[in-house]
Amino acid sequence: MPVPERLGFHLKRAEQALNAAKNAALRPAGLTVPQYAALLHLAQSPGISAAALARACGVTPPTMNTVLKNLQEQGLIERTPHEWHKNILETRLTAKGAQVMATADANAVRVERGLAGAFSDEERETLIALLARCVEQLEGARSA
Amino acid sequence: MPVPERLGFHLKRAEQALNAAKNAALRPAGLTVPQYAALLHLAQSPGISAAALARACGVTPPTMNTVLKNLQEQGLIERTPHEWHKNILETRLTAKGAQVMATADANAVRVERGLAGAFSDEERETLIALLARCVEQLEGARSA
DNA sequence: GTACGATAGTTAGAGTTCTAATGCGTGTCA
DNA sequence: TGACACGCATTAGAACTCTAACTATCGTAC
Repeated sequence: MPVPERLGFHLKRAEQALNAAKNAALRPAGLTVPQYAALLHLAQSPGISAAALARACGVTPPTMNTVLKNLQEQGLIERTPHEWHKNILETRLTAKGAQVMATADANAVRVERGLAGAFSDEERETLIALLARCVEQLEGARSA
Repeated sequence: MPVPERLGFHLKRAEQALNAAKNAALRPAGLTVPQYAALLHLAQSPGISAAALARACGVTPPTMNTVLKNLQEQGLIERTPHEWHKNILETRLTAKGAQVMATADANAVRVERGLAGAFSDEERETLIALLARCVEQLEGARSA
């Protein structure tokens, strides 16, 4: 099967280009793409557990653990024990984390807007629908 | 900007699902996705240099170096000095490598066919065109 | 009241990926 | 012929990612 006929090839290329662009946009803020993703979900759901955050970001718990460890070393987040459920660590942005997040988000949104600007509303919806179909098929085949 | 409106989110999800599916398909052969990608291009261009292989796979030379090192340790490839250009190492599949590649490719193609089967010819072309537009926009903005 | 299942968190190990920097070899150009 | 630019290969360091395995805690079911 020739490479250019493989949908996976094109999907991978697009995701790599996106990653490269986001990485460049986030570098000034000192964040990596996964770090930014974690902070983004964290800003919208303060106090979320690491496992829930991992699910939201689509990674495994050990992966999120590494990301959070790096963020904590930079002083961007803090993790405190849950009030009564002692096995849960509540994760929250620090003031510094919220500030870094704000500037990083501005740059990330700029990339997203630039990308979105390359399509009409209809094309954008089509692309999202087709990508959703990819996910559906791939995850369906996984369990079958 | 809400997460579900971000094209990047959907792109990432689709690529993750693809990667998970391919990884599961390649596990029986003992290969990772990048290793398979390298072997695939290597099978089509025997004797290619590591740098050229890196470009074909869309990764940096040090990354390809790591992948090749692992493949070499498994005895799937061999690297010999170039005939007259002494700073180039020609990379080739070993017999064992070609055999592993054959079985792995069968599984990988099965995933690709399954994914392709979720779309009509027209949809497939639309998806590829839209993804190409993503790459174009993202790489264009990068240099601007 | 105890045992079990589900969930959260973590550690260990292997692999991929990047940037930055270095050394080597070839070819070109003055 | 000598200097410089270019490309290949490699090393070092940091970060992300996975699977596998383990521990701890809570809630429930017997």
